[in-house]
Amino acid sequence: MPALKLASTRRDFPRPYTTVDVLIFTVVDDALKVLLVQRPSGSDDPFPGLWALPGGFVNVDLDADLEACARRKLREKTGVASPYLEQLGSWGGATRDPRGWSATHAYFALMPADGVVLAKGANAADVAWFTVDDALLAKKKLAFDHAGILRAGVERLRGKVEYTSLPAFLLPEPFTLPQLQRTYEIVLGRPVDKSGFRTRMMAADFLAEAGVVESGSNRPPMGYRLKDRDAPVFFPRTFSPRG
Amino acid sequence: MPALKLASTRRDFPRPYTTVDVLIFTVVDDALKVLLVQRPSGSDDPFPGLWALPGGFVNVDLDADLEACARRKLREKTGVASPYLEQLGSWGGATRDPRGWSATHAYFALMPADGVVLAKGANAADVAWFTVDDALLAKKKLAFDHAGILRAGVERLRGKVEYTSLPAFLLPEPFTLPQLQRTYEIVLGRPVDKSGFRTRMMAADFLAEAGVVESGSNRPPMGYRLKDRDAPVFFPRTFSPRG
DNA sequence: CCAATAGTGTCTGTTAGACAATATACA
DNA sequence: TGTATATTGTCTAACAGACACTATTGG
Repeated sequence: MPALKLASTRRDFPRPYTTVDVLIFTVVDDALKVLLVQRPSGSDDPFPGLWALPGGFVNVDLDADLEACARRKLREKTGVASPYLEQLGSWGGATRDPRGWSATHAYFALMPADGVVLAKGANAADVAWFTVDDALLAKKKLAFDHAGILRAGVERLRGKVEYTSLPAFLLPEPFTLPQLQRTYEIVLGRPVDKSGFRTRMMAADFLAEAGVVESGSNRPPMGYRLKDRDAPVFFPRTFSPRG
Repeated sequence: MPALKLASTRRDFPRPYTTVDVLIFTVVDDALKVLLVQRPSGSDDPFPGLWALPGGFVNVDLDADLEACARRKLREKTGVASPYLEQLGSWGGATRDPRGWSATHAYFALMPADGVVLAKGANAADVAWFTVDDALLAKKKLAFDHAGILRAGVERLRGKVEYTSLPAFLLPEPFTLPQLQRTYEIVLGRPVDKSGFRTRMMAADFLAEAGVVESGSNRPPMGYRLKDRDAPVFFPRTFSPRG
């Protein structure tokens, strides 16, 4: 039965490279940012000098599974241990890496900018935050198919922000409702009604009061923490304006 | 610079197996079905005799990219060339395959049952449709982590059916609005209001009239085809009843 | 004229969005 | 009291869900 024999030996066929890449998002200076790393120049690695998503080969000895691999890379680049992390999808093919057939598993992470210590130098290449719109507008050529992956990630993020509490993961706790609203507006790229926003947030019941926050010469806002830092909440409806 | 050397040689690290699995859904006998294949018994392949999702190793020579690989496996099992196909996610880890670290890229496909010719015998193991609820209720142990993948696929399908035209891909054309409504009800597992259903479908503007269909002893319904067989339409709101 | 299914109309409670009003701080 | 921001209240048009009604076929 040759067919069976083929199936049995297929495991010895050439194996594609397996990598994991992470889209790390945050909000700084009223803009949505993504973390990119510069590929080493002058080496025999592909795309020398270009900016790329942080990531790399799965290490069969270190990584128990794909998500663990993503968290390891996250930790190595940012020092942040447990941000919000979600699988985005996978990209694989014969031509995306000049070294051969490869498949990457892409994740995206949301984190507040404050606790991040960018791991430059030493065993890490240069690392920096880029405004996503700049990174997407092809001013900057990204390595591999990372531009497409970034585009997909931003699209997924913008889409889910319409009906989830995801932006809350971009803020340090405690945060105020005006701050949260501002974050929604930054990600969505459009203003959001104040009253409706607050009603929705409170109705979703995912915020816990954390005492008023002192501010300047005006009414001090209430601070909030997430009741559950592990998962976002889904709103019953979308944010879209009349239509 | 040892770090760079490490990065450069990392490509020679042990590589995980790369596979693609496909969740093939259809509706038969008023039930949502999924296609499973029986793993060969008596061979040295893992999980002999158990039912599994159709899939297997990426063939670096045959498959230009992951989606092409999924379509190839789809064609091999069902004879259907271009059904609706969407990436579901990826699952990878050290223990899911006893042969070693492996990662699978899961897709899900929707197709009408009528044109399918199940490819039994010869180089394919036994192939059959299973009602998803039966397959999920652990009456049947699936190979690998396929039970979890199936669960995720059904969840994704049920979720998206609330706000997309996906069920239309489960029907042969031309189909009628009552048939389409029935399909929604089968996937969702609950009744849907007739009038509201029709209003939504027409408002979404994705159906083209295809002449009345003759039926038995009653008013003949209008037949419809999809304006675009490549992508579903997204409704502005969800189906959920009051609340 | 009856049975059976297809298709349309109508009514009503809910609600999202727009915007106005009030609250609370500091100077 | 004035200014700046936070927070709450109100009003209304749109609409989803429930359900009743009409349409069209065959017997």
